[in-house]
Amino acid sequence: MAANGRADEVHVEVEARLRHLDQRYTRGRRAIIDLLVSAGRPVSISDVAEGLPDLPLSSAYRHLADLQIAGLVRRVAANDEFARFELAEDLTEHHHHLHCVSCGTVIDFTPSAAFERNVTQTVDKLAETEGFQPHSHRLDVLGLCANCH
Amino acid sequence: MAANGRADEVHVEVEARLRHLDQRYTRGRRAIIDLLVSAGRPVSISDVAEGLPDLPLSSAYRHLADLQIAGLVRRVAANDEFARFELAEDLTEHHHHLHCVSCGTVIDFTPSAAFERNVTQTVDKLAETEGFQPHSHRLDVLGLCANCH
DNA sequence: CTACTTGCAAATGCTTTGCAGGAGA
DNA sequence: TCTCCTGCAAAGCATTTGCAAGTAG
Repeated sequence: MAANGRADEVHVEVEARLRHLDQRYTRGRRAIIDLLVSAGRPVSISDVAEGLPDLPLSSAYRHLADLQIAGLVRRVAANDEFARFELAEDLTEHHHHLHCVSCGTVIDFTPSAAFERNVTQTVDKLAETEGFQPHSHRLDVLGLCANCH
Repeated sequence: MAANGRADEVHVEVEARLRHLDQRYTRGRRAIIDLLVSAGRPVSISDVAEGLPDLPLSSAYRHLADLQIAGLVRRVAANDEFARFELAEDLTEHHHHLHCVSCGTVIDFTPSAAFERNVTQTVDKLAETEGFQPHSHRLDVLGLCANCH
């Protein structure tokens, strides 16, 4: 199954990057990464608690913080006030999010390259007129997911 | 100055909408709305505390919550974990945000109508293929503001 | 062995709420 | 004068951290 292949590649990359920071790729960290890979969308802390019931919450928070610092995980601002996390785009691909305003679920989606080009161009141009130096962008679509309508 | 004219219109609208919910447009609520109008960009709770030092924080939170329920104020998910608030788009116009990753400031910007049309079309189409019913979208640009580079 | 990790429990800090007094209409 | 609003202090709750024991290399 493709997901396993993907997970393996990710593990290799994560381990290398942690090593570079004199950090170890331990069981707990690996479990978090596995969860993020298999979820394929941003997960909340309660998703982690549910998926990894033996991992103490404090460790989950610490792992996620460490992985963020290492640039391997990204915090996603959802519409509710709960933190969500996903693999950094280096480990996946550029994508955006659909946020269900009813149940809070966040789903990944990847628009066409042409659309992305248009967004990037517009962003670069507009941002320059504001004296703003853009690094990246994110597009969130709010609405109701398939389960909620 | 245009801002005063705007503020007046906004006050009238806010008062009417609160009335409709049997709520009063009191000094504290008015102060919050004034702050949001004059800021012209999303403000954090600490911005409120700074701008309205005599307003107790609990009242600020309560006013913002009430105004949100009334559909007059919108909570903005920033990149940091601090809640920010802005006037709802009914009271302003559709726009997006530039987020400074260095100082956290959020700046409004309005892209061209053509661009918006493209975004809306793409969002509608893509979202449908996911069984997702889109209501609205937001585009955040991350980077460095003029003060931070 | 030495440095990084982890668990637990306690602490932190933003946000919310109960309640009694205050104010708008 | 009835209902909504406000302040204060206390509570809630997601998240963080100190510290001592565990473990990778």
